[in-house]
Amino acid sequence: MVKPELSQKSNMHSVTIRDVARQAGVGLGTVSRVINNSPHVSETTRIRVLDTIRSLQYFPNPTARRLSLGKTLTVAVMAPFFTRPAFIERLRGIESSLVESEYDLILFNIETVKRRDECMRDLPRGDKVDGLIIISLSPSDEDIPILAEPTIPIVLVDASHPHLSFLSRVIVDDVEGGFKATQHLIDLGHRKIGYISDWLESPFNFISSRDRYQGYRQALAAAGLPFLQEYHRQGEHGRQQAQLLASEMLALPDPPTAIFAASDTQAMGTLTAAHLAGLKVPGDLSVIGYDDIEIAEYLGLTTIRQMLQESGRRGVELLLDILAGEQDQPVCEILPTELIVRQTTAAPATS
Amino acid sequence: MVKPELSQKSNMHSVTIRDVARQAGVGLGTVSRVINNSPHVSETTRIRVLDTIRSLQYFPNPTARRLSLGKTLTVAVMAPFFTRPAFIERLRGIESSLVESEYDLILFNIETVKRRDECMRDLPRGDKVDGLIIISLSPSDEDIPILAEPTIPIVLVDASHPHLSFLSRVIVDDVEGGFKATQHLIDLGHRKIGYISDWLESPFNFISSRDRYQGYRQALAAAGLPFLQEYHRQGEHGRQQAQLLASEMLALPDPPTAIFAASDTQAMGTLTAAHLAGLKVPGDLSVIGYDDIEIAEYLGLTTIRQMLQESGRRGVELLLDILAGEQDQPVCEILPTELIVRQTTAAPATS
DNA sequence: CTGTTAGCGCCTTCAT
DNA sequence: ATGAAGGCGCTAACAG
Repeated sequence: MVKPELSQKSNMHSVTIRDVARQAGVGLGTVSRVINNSPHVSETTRIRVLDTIRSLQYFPNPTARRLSLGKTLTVAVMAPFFTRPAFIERLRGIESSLVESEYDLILFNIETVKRRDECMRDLPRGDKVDGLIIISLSPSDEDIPILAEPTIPIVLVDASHPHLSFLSRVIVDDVEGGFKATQHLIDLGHRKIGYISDWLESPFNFISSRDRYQGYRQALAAAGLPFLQEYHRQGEHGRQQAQLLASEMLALPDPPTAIFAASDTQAMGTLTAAHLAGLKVPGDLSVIGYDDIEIAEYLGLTTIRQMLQESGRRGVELLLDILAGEQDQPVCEILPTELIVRQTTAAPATS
Repeated sequence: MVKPELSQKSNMHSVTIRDVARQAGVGLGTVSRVINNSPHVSETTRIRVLDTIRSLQYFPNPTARRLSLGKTLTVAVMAPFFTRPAFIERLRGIESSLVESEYDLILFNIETVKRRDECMRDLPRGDKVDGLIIISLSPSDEDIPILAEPTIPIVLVDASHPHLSFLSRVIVDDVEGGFKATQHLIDLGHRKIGYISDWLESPFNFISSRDRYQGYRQALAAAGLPFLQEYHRQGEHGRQQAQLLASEMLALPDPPTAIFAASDTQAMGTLTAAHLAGLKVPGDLSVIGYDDIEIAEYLGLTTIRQMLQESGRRGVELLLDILAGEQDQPVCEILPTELIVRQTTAAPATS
C-alpha cells in the first residue's frame, strides 16, 4: 500500500516530515513538536519519533522552516572586506561570535558604490536576512530614510551618522585615537608632524580618516603647533599610494620629522618612502600607524591599537540581543584605543 | 471593498504576489510569469503588472521562491579562513566571481575538527545550499562516502584526495612548487637546505605542506644532496611557531645555509629567527617562502607564487558551470607556480 | 497529549 | 495569453 512516491520534484528524493509521521504512525504535528522540542509530547512517542527520524535519516528542510517561521535565520554582513586587513579582522570577530548562534552568515563584499547602494536598499527589507551588520560604511544621506524604518535590526560597526542615533552601533573613538597618536609624537619632541590619510571625503563615507584627522588637528592646536596644509596629504587607500604621498611630503623643502599614517597599511608605505629617501626610522623620521593589524608587531611599528575583532564580536552580540527581543533601546558602545610604542618612533634628531 | 488585510503574520505587512495580482486585476500566475520573464504574457498586461509592482514596492520573497523552486540560490564556502592570509586571498577570488551570479555566499569558517566534520556531513545534503566549495580541507576517509554521493555539486580548491577524483577541483602543483623553491637554492650553490613546515600529518589534512615536502625531497635527491632529518622541522602553522623551529635549526652545530619555509608566514618567522641569531639575510642565510601573499613583496621575500585569487575564481566558475548543467564530467585544473626572486636569497657565503 | 487543518509566498501545470 | 488550483516542507492554531 505504500506508494513509493517520496519525491515529486525532478531532482531527488528527500525524506520529509510526512514520511517520518507515516513511518512512526503519528501526525505531522507531533513530529514537528518533537523537532522543536515542544514539551507537549509524551516521552514514549518522542522516543519513537526520534528513532524513526534517525533511521530515516530525516533532516528538516531549512527553507521550508524559514518560510513557515517567517524568519531567514541568516545575518548579513556588509563591508569592503578585502580592501583592508582591519575589515577582515572585524569579520573574524563577527564570525567567531555568530558560529555559536543559529544564524548563518552571508557575506556582502562592497567594492563599488553601486553595490553599496543596492545592498543598502535591499538588505534592510528583511526578506533575505533577519539582521544586518554594516562595517565601516557610513550610510549616505539618501540611505537614511530606508534605514530609519528598518524591517530588521541593523547594527553599525565602526560606522556612524548624525541621523542614525536610533541604530545600535559599536564605534571607536578615532578622534581620541588620532589625538593620542599625534600627542605621542609631540611628547617625543616633534614639532613638524605630517598626516597621511585616505581621501577625507570619499563616496564610501569612511569616517575614520576624518575623525583621526580631527584628533590630529586638535593635538596640534592643543600643543600650540600650527597646522600646515602641506603636511597633510590624502589619496586612495593603499600602501603604494601612501608611499607616494609620503615621498612627496618628504621632498618638501622643510619636511616633517614625524608622520602619522591613518592606518598601518599606509604606515608601511610611509616606511618604504623613508627608506627610499635615505632616511632612518626612527632616527631621521618617526612613523606611527593606526589599527595594530597583525603585521604591525612584526614590523615593529608604533601604532594605535583598536579592538578590531572585539568590535565584530560586540556587534554580533548587540544584534543577537535585539533579535532575541532582549534589547529594545539602541545601544552605542565605544571601544577604547591604545598607544602601542614600538620601534618606529623616537625623539627627533637634534637639528 | 478593499479589505486592508495585507498581512497575516504578527510582524508586519509585506506586499505579496497576491496583492499585486489583485491590484493589477490579473491572476497570480500572470504576475509570477512577469517576474520570471516568461514570454507568455501580452505586452500590455506585462506593463500593467510591472507598473503596479513598482507602485506597490513589491519584491518577491526569496524564501518562498526557494521553497517553490527547490533551490536555495546559495553557495557555501568552507575553509579555515582566518588561519592564513592565503585563504583570505582565495575567498576574495571566490567572492569576486560569485558576485556576478544570482547566488549568495554563505561562509563556513572551520577552526575545529568538530566543525569540519559537521560541515562535511551536513552541507553536502543540499538542503541549505546548492553548491559547495571546499578550500584546502582535504576530506578525511570517513567523509568519502558522503561526498561520493553528493546531492549537490562540490568543488575542491587546493584540496584533493585519492578517492575523490570524481569531484571537480582546482589545485596547484605543490610538489613542483616545492621542487622549484629548493632547486632555486641549489642553483645558488646551497647544499645545506632546511625545510620548515606545518605538521605533515594534521587532523585537517592540509596536503600542501606534504606536497611541498615531497618536492623538497625530490630536488635534494635530484641534486645528489642528502636529506637530513634535522634539517626538517615541523610544527603548528604560524609566524611565532616557525620562528622557534627556525631558531632551533639555526642553533644546530652545522646549521643550514638556506631555509625553505612552507609558507610566507613561516618565512617571516624564519627571518626573525635569523635576525635574532645575528645572521644577515641573504648574506649568512637565504630564505624562501611560498604563496607570495601581499606582504611578501613589501618584505622583499623570495617566494613561490601561486595564483591564490585565481584559484577561487576558477573554483566558482567550475561550480557555476555544473549548477547550470553545462558540465557533467569532473574537471581537474592545475594552476602553475612561479618562482619570484627578491632579496632574501643569494649564494651562500664562501666557507 | 495528539491528529488535523490552514497557511507561509511563490511557481507551475492544467484547463480555458 | 491567462486564471485557478495544487504543491514545495514545515509550523502553529484548533479541536479533540
